[in-house]
Amino acid sequence: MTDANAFDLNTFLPYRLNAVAGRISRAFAERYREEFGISIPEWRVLVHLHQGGDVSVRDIEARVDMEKSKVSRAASRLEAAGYITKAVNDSDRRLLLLRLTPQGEALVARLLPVAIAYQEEMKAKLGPLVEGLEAGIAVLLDDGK
Amino acid sequence: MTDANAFDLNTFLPYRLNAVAGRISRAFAERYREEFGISIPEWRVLVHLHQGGDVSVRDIEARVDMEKSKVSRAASRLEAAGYITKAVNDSDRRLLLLRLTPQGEALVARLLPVAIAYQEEMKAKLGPLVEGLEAGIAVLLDDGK
DNA sequence: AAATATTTATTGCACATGCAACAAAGTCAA
DNA sequence: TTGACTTTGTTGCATGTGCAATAAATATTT
Repeated sequence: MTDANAFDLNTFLPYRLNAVAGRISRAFAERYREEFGISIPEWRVLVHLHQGGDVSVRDIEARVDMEKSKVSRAASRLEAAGYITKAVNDSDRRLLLLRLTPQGEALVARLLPVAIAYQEEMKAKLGPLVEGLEAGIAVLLDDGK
Repeated sequence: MTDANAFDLNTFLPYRLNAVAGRISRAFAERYREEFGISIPEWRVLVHLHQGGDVSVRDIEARVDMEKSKVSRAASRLEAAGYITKAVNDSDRRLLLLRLTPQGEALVARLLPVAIAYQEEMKAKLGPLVEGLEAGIAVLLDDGK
């Protein structure tokens, strides 16, 4: 009956998951802000454009775990900064056609190595535990379904 | 040389970690908002008060991974709602003495089973993978140090 | 003791966010 | 074709957030 009294936030899985993710994200965001002046939403859009070619806001919303308004605003900032262009998709004029400019491509080329290095740091810290962590994440993200 | 081109956000560990944590947190927050009308910062303060007895803002900041302004505002909302009281600590009048009211205690008594059930759902979904996930999280949180 | 430095909690400010409302474009049905 | 419905992207609004500045209390130094 003291079960409830014994509850400890520091062993509570949702809390711990949130705490790690927050720290990793903050560190990552800080590095990106300092070195490149961009935010995480902006970085996600850039990377998605880089891998996917021409893409609409809707595509990014679906694949990158962001609300459409967040995507829209990130895209506007990137356009203002000269990293992407927005054009109308002529086959469906509701859709935007987001595209990297040469400066955008150049930026991504500089961003990616930093991201990969950051991931490597994480993996190095984890050592053989990476696999377990990734397996757990995969289940929670329902990757299979 | 196509390494950089092959970069895929969906296999990027920091991104995946952030995505899971976000989904878990959103679901958790929604449940708490609907059932009890409180936010995650508020829930953290409540739980910490429940486990720790009388506590200051600073204590919570240190142990619960929240900025002091966030703690302060959560505490003010909880006070307005009648779940906690703020008093001055007489041995050091800079410190607040946060304490659960009877209503606060009653609320926590209702909150905790829901939290524990939620965690159990997660663990059930994970099955034997829980251990790997928890081990990975522990390393990234530097629990040892 | 007096002056200076530090600690604690709150608040003002700028900014990001989610949600709902909206306009424009497209689809579908009759 | 017309009218109702859906989809897409943007924006207004209310709210939450981090950071810096602040006031009050305490600690430290001389």
